[in-house]
This record gives sequence, structure tokens and C-alpha cells, in this order.
Amino acid sequence: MKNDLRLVLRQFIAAALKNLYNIQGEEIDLQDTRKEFEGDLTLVVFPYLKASRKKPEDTAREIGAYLQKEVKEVSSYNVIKGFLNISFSDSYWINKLQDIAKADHYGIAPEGKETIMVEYSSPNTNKPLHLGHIRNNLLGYSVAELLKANGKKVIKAQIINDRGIHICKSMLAWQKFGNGETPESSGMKGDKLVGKYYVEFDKQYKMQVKERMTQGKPEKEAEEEAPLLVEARQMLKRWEQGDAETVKLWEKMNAWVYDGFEKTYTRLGVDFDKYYYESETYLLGKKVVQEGLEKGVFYKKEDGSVWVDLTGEGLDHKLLLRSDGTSVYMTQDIGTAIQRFEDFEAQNLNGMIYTVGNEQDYHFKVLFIILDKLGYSWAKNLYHLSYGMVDLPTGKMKSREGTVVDADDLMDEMDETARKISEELGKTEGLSPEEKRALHHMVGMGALKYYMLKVDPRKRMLFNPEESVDFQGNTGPFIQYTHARIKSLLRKGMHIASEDVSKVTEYEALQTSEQAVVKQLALFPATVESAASEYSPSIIAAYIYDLVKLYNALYQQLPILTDENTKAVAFRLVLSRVTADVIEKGMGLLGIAVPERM
RNA sequence: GGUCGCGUAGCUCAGCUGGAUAGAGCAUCUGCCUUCUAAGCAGACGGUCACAGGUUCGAAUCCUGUCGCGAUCACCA
Repeated sequence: MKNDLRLVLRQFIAAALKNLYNIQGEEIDLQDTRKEFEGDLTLVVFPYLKASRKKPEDTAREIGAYLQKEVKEVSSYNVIKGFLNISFSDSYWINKLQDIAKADHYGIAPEGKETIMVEYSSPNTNKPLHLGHIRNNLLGYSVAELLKANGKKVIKAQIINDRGIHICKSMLAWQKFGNGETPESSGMKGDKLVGKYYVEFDKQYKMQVKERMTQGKPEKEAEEEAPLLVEARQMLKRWEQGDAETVKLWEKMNAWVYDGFEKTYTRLGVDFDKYYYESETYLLGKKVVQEGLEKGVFYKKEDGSVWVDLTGEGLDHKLLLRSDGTSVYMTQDIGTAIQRFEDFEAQNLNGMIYTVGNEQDYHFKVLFIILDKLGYSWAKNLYHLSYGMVDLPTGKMKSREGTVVDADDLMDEMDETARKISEELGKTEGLSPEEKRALHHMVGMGALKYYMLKVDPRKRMLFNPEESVDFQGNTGPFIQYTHARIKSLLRKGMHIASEDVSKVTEYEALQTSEQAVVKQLALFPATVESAASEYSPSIIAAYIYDLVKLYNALYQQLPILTDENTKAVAFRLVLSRVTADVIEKGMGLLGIAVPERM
């Protein structure tokens, strides 16, 4: 990558500034040269004009001449206004290409001892996964992969919200209206079946409320008195008391849900190393709050409730324990965070990333401050990977209005569209039905995942199902297609081994399009590092897309293989091989598979 | 109302630690399949970077204010 040379150049520029103009201690900003100009790195000389007492052009030329003389990798320079564009030699770039080609791993750091936990997905058990979960899952998974590529040990975790009144609603509705229906008897996925009864509860409940309102009761009273809700509350109480029958039903229905979720995860291509369940963790945290109370970090109100005062941090007061002594969401999160660091102490867990929507920004801000106040050293290594909501062209997703896009349905749609387009284009002739199905899934998922991940995670985004299944332009299938084409080219041509790369030094003068591809490839490790440090897969997506565009332009002028095997042919095949490699690795970081042929 | 975030081409998005003529894709239009995959390539059209000030050699980028959109501010999770 060019960062190493950037460092070296900076020293020489500092020397030049000192020798020529007696400038010292000035910050030297070397930026990438913009595409439309010739050069690799650019020095803006405006800041030095006062000291040089010369015109911008003359100042730039003097520095340029100095660098060309002193640094052997600098092959030439040019000056436009106050901008000094410095070019590196082709052999420098070809060396970099070799480094990439030889590297068997693309991690930046060597395998380290540091372990980091990435929490993502974390669904409720009363509803199937939807579009929002898809963004969450893809982000969490991809960030985990990025961290791994940077030498971190990663534990993928999720906490499943398996308790509370909402679970009881599903259970109650199933008992009352289910007639013993099971996933086996109905052929429904477990999570869908349970979700169905949650909806059924809501429907029946609303009817009861309406009935009471027509009898002249005020809305609030009608809502509180509806027998279904009363029963659900009783059920929750029985569950909390450990009533055997209730717990048994709860376990049975949860097992259905987990089975359904697992199918969705498998299909989406994500996985987890560790599962936490709220039923096991909801009592955690109380003890810590007590300790914090004794230490004076928290305070108690007259009614017995416990609070933390964050006005010093520019925030508000926050409740930690209700007056009846029960815990709230924040209390549980304090407890589970500490629990996790105890669970994985032996693995040197020292950081955690929470993949949770940005509507909880405030919650995590508060959580991290509290843990820090409690004196946990790892609190500064907690990060909220906050992402924006996924909108639809029709507006917001609202479960009430039935505008939620179900994860399984969406994946079905993606696969189906991939199939339709492939068949229209006649690309899949000669493949067996199994191969076709695998390919359609690969392409459908590639379209979905790339579309989701190319957008900056922090931003709210619009998911347009129609547009996402358009396989043209900046899309996953476009990249997959390029990979497949390169593979085909290599199959027809020759096998390019890693050792062959060393021979490409013989090919000295790069043509413009070749140079562009080589440079782009050389930047890959730096891109991975940057994407990991910013927890942003979108950086990788943008990188791959750029590379693929550059490669496609080069592809147009690739010599035909039946020609004489010139150095150019060999070089371009090497370039193709390395490009295909990097596409595969890069897409792998996004959790996207690339086909050998399509 | 307080806090946080967002506002860039008709649409979806890049660019944001200040730099050169603000970039892609989709859509619209023009070329390119007797050569290893045209899901492609080359090009055209398209902009008051929400608005107004400020900081400076230089602002889409930093600061302040205004407008618009969203989230959040529960003894819910």
C-alpha cells in the first residue's frame, strides 16, 4: 500500500522544506491525487508560500525536483497551480502487486490475543425476523469478519428476548385458539407459527376492547379490563413463579421459534458462537446496582427507587431499580455486560460491539458511562454499532399496518428474481437443477447483502425491493459476474500460480488501465484496516466496486489468448488472477459468496 | 420543549480529519456482440451540495443561526 511510502515521503518533504525555506515543525498533509490528474500523492503547497516567498508553482517545482532527486521511488512530478503531484515508478507498484499476490492471508495484524465480542440480531421470540433484522445481521456478521481479518479473535453473540408479557400473549392465544397446532402438523416454520398467534392475540384483544367500549366504557378502562390481557398477566406471573405447566409450554413454543430462526440464519449465512437468553440474565445487575449504591455512584430516592445522576455528563437522571426493587432494561444490560466479561475472561475479552438500531443511541451512551463510573476498565472498549432504520418506498415499516417485510419472504423473492433473470439471459444452460438453485441463491443473496451493506451503516436507508433486484450497476451480481468472467478467462487460458507473479517484474511499463488496476489492488490491505477500524463494511463495498469497474475497463483490451504469449498476456492474466482473489476475499468480508461461473 | 442524527443530480447513494472542474449507479439518449460471458464497455444529458451568516489563501466538508425530516427524552423492552 502506499502508506509506507507516504511516511517516507513526509520525511523527505520535511527535509526539503527545511533546506529550501527553513520551515520546521509544519504539519505535512500528503493526500491521494485525484483521479483526473496524473500522479499518486499530492502535496498542497499553499501553506508554505509565506516562508518560501515564491509563487505557488515555483515552490511546488522546487520541492518536486528535490524529491525526484532524493527518493528513488519517485519517478516524476507535475505541478498544477499550488498542487504538487508526485508519481511513483511502475516497478514500485509492481512490487506492491507481488506482495498482495503472495499474501495468503489479508489480515493486517498477525493473529492477536485480543478478543472482541460482537453482538447482533438479538430478536424477540414472538415475531419472525424482518427486514430490519437483515440489516442488523449482515452488519454484525460483516464487522465480525472485518475484525477477524485484522487479527482479532471474535465471539459472535446474541441475546434473545425470550421472556415478558409479549411471549405470554403468544402462548395464551395458542392455548385458546391453536387446537394443538404444531410446526409439524401445519407445515409452518416455528417462528411463523408463534408469530401467527401473537397476531391472533392482538386481534382478539382488540375485539374485546371494542366490545367494552361500545358498552360505554372509556378506552383506557376497556383496555385494562379485557379478559385476554388479564389472563396474559396472570400467565406472566405464573411463569415468574416457575409454574411447571407454564414453563413447559414456554419451552415448547420457544423451541419452535429457535428452530425457525436457525433456518433463517442459515439461509442468510450468519452464525453465532454464543447465545444469551434474557430469561437467564434478567435478574443480573441488581447486585451491581447495590454495590454502586454503596460506593456512592448511584443514589436512592425516598420511595426506594435507585437512580444515577448523569447531569455532570450533560445527560439526565436515569432509573436503575424500580421502587418495588425490580430491575429495568438498563439494569439488565449492566449485568449482562459484566457477566460476559466474566464468562470470557480466560479468552482475554476486552471489548464489545453492540449492533443495535440508532433509536437506542441514548441508551447505550448512558450504559457505557455507567459502566465506566463503576470502574470497569473495559468500559472504554464498548462500542455501539448504531445503524439507521430501513425504510420502504411505501413508507415506514409498521407491524400494525402489516407493512413489515418478512426476512424469509424477502429471501424467497430475491432467489426467485435471480432465477428469472438468469433464465432470461440464458446464462445457466447446462447446469444441473441443484447447481442452478445454488447459483440463484448465491446471486439473490449477493444482491440483497451488497445493497444493504454498501450504504453507510449509520444512515437511514431506503430499501426498494424492485430496485434491489435490478442486477445492473453498483450491485452484488455485477461484482459476482465479473469474478465469474475472470475465472472463465483463467480456465480457458492458463493456470496462474502465485510463483508466476514474481515473473511480472519483467513487464516494466504499465499502460494506464493496467496501472489503475494495480494501484487499486495494492490498496486492499489498507482498505480492510480502515473498514475494520470504522466498523463500516460500506468502505469495502466501495473499494470492490471501484476495482471491478477498473478491471472491466482493462478487460476490454485484454489480448486474446490464442495470440502469441507475450509478456503482456502473462501480466494481464496475473492481474486477472489477483483481481479475482481480492474480489473473493473482499466479498467474503461482506459475507457474500462469489460463483466460479454464472 | 431538551438532546442526538440527517438534508448532495428526477431516484438511490459516495465524497465530510478543509484543497484542484462535487462523483457513481438507476432512469433518459447515442455508439459497441464473426474474438475467452453484452448481468458488460465507451459516451451524452443532468447540481443554488436545504437556507443565511462566520472562520481563511481556499468550505459540500469546520462554527453559529434558520427551515425541513427522523429518533429519543417512561418505575416499557
